[in-house]
Amino acid sequence: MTSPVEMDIKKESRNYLDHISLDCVVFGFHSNQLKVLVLHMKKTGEWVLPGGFVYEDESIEVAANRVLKVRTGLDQIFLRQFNVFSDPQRSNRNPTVADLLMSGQDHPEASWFNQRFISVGFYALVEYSQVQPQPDELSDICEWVNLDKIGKLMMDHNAILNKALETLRLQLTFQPIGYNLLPEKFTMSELRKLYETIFGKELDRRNFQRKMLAYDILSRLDEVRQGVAHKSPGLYKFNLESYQKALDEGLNGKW
Amino acid sequence: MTSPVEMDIKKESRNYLDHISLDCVVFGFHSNQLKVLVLHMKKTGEWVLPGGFVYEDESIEVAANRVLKVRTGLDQIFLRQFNVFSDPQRSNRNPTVADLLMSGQDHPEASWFNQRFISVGFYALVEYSQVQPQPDELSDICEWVNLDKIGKLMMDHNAILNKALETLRLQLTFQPIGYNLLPEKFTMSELRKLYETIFGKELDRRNFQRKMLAYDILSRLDEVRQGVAHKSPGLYKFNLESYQKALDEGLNGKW
DNA sequence: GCAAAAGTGTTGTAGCTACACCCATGG
DNA sequence: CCATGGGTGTAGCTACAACACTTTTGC
Repeated sequence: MTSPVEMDIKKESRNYLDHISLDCVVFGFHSNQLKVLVLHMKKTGEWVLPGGFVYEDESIEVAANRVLKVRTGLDQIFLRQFNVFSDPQRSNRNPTVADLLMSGQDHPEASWFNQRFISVGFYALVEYSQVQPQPDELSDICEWVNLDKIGKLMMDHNAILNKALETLRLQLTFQPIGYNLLPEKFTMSELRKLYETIFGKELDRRNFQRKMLAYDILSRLDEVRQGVAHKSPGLYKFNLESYQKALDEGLNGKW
Repeated sequence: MTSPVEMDIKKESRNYLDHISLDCVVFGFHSNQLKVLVLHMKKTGEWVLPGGFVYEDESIEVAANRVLKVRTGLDQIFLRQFNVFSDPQRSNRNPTVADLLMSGQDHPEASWFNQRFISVGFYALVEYSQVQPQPDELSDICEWVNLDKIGKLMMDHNAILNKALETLRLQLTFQPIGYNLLPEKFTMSELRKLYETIFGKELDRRNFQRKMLAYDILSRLDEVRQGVAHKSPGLYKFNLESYQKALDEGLNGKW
């Protein structure tokens, strides 16, 4: 399940839709590591993906953006829905959702959380350094965790994470990725390390550079990274126009 | 929205979940045409995609399979969810859903249909000749319509159809398609015509054959199609084992 | 025999892999 | 001056598009 942004549902003038939640796999990249944003629940000590519910007057995309704005401080995040998780048993475990979230079963909202939720999975790509992780009322920690250090998550959140990662890898083979994960200016090595991390394997330094440049989505700047050991690498930025075009039309596979 | 399989919701021992529906874009292939299964509503004369609702104790995939079993007579259909449609205004039009579905506003279930629905879009690939289209209580026609003959559909169903088609085309570039759309035995021309129809452009007859055979998902049979003009074409069938492998691992784009 | 479709062969090219090689920089 | 990473060049291979050519069948 999800960590609601506001707990006082009934006091809000806007109501949440029953049965529908969303969960976000927020990817960031730092020191050559792919990281995921997770929350640590106060009461049970379980780790969960950031998530939330949908107001009666908003689309699920707007809801996901709203949730992530609170959790990261960022607006207009790169967000893609990738799967709906609807196993009837997914929110039906011991301890129950309400047990985990509420301070006691006598809490008036406990039964609301005990309903069955169908969750729409989103993945988000964000620039690590721009994010200010914010826990909510139910959690004491909101932080980046290395992908390979993620342990057992609440409910089916491990399955959600795995499916997001699978989708991200698939996207990477026919769409550009990087604009949302890297700072504005970056070296070719940094971009390559990102690709290597997502794919989980090494790529040839020289061929990667040529292939990437051939896509024609990068602009080489008249700057180099200073203060680094060895030869100063050139800096690049994405050419937003052709980057967007590549997103829309795909990179290879033309038939 | 959707055409419910049963109308007497409250009389059922199983209840539908509020706010959640599903819509299916069912693709078939016949006489070199891509076709879509649509229903014609008795009361308003509008055309709609087959759809339904989710029981409290089933996953959305099971619900979609159940709906299509009633509509086509087929079970275990190739079914993929591709997008969630959640615009708050999508079920909020004139005439309203309840107007269209119920015989009058005084009908006891009218208000249930008037709630906001978030719809999970599925696309299905089926073998045309195996399908027995079945209308429901609210529709007088359930039939195949050529993709290029589809007119205005109810609500946002045209958008759902377009997104399904877009997804299908994308899938086609890196996954095999055909097993679910063609009869067991088929000629290379028939398979090529299917690809040409989905892509909406002609493909080189000779290169297509080589490329397809190189994928190693076809078995050439010791049979030819008889009674056809000109040279008898050889028949093929899919090699299910490698076909499934290609589905899982993808065909090209390796990095 | 001839038109039309099936089936196989060939050639040029683009893109990729796998390297070798040189360059720039910090220690 | 040397270790390390940055940048460019190139040979060989593979995949594929764009064809020519041959084979088979119905009329």
